[in-house]
Amino acid sequence: METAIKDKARSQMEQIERGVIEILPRDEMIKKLEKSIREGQPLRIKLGLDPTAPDIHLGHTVVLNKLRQFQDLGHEVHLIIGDYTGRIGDPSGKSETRKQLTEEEIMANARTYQEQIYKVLDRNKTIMHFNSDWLKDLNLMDVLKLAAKYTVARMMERDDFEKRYKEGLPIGVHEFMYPLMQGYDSVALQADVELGGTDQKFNLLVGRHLLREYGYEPQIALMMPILEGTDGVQKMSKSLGNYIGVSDDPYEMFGKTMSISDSLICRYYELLTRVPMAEIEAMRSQMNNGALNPRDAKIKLAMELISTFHSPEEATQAMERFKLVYSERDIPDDIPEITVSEIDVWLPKFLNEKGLVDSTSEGRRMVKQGAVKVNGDKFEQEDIHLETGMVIQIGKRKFVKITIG
RNA sequence: GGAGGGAUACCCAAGAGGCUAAAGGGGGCAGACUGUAAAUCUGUUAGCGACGCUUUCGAAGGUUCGAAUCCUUCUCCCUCCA
Repeated sequence: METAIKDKARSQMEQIERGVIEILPRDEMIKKLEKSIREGQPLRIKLGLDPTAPDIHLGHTVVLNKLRQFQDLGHEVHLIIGDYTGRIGDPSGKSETRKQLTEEEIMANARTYQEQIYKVLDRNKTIMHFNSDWLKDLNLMDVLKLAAKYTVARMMERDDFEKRYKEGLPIGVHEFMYPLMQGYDSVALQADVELGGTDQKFNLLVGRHLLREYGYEPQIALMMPILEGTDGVQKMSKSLGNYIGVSDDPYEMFGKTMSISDSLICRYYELLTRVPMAEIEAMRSQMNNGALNPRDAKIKLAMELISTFHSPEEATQAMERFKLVYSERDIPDDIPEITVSEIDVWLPKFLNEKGLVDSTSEGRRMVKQGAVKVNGDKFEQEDIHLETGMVIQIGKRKFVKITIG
């Protein structure tokens, strides 16, 4: 009996450890799993969401995938929308103080969040909370008691606080409260495990500390890596423009996936798909010895992702279109059409007016650099005589079909 | 409360009266190449029907033939002292 439990726990642990950076402390995690199996009680897995970014991208889904795995193993997922804490803004990894959000912004973001999250999570096995539910009722005395459970010196251990302090960047006193409030969420939920990116390590451990302080069993901190963006260097983020959004249309998603660095392929498989590790390792060695073209591994990856966030049918369509445009260098058949009344136009201005370039200066640059093609042939003059059915291509990706009307 | 330091384009970062639409790096875009929007190399990266004009170095004024650079006021940030 007891060995069966241990085996089961070990097998769960093996799956849980896929892609994780660190589980603190690891043996306590195993004990919790064993206890959960023995008593038939699911573990309470917590994830806090900061409702600042309305659009989530694949970087966010690394953690969501891990949650999904917990769900598949029969555990209970608790999502906390940080509507209250969102008004402070998590200082983690930030070089400057975040702006505080209004209540309306937060609620709107939270709604968008939920729609996107269930593309990964099982809606029926997910419990949603708003942390204002318990935080708004705390009075000043409660807050002071909470604050007394941690020291300034320990707060300053956190590397981003320390860095900001050293570099002379501002730290608001209220920002010290963020980890405490997040930790208090764990107390309110009596979480068994809290997930987060590596940038959350400090916050997760504060939660662990607070649970103990309030007389509960401390939570386990499970850290997932921060996903690199399509450039392969910097972390995926919307502001850096190196992201793949879960709401990107299938073709966009396909293209962006094809543009990731080769070195990232296996990592994306590991963190973003449910493809078994053994299969991923096989692909890795095949790519190393040249048996597998990295391009094909990327195509499969793109298909996996689009199937998850859209549908398998749309994945196939996107792939076919991509092959047509890039591999066969053909012109796609679903080009946006524009109707024009003037026939002889100055191309830079025309492209600008149709929103294909940002300025006439850029339009001239494109022409000069040989980026403009008309019906598949390079076009290097600035004046153009338009005709119905004419296809103008700017760069690799932008196409437009002309109709005179 | 006092004394110093800082703010430059998408980001980082040089420049300290004209040669500066502003070095360099990153990122973006484009071209060549191919295995793809990968890697590499090269070019380009304020606007304007354009070898000229207009706007741009935290904001507003001023000095000067000429200001990112000098002066005044203001805003924001930091450091040290109390």
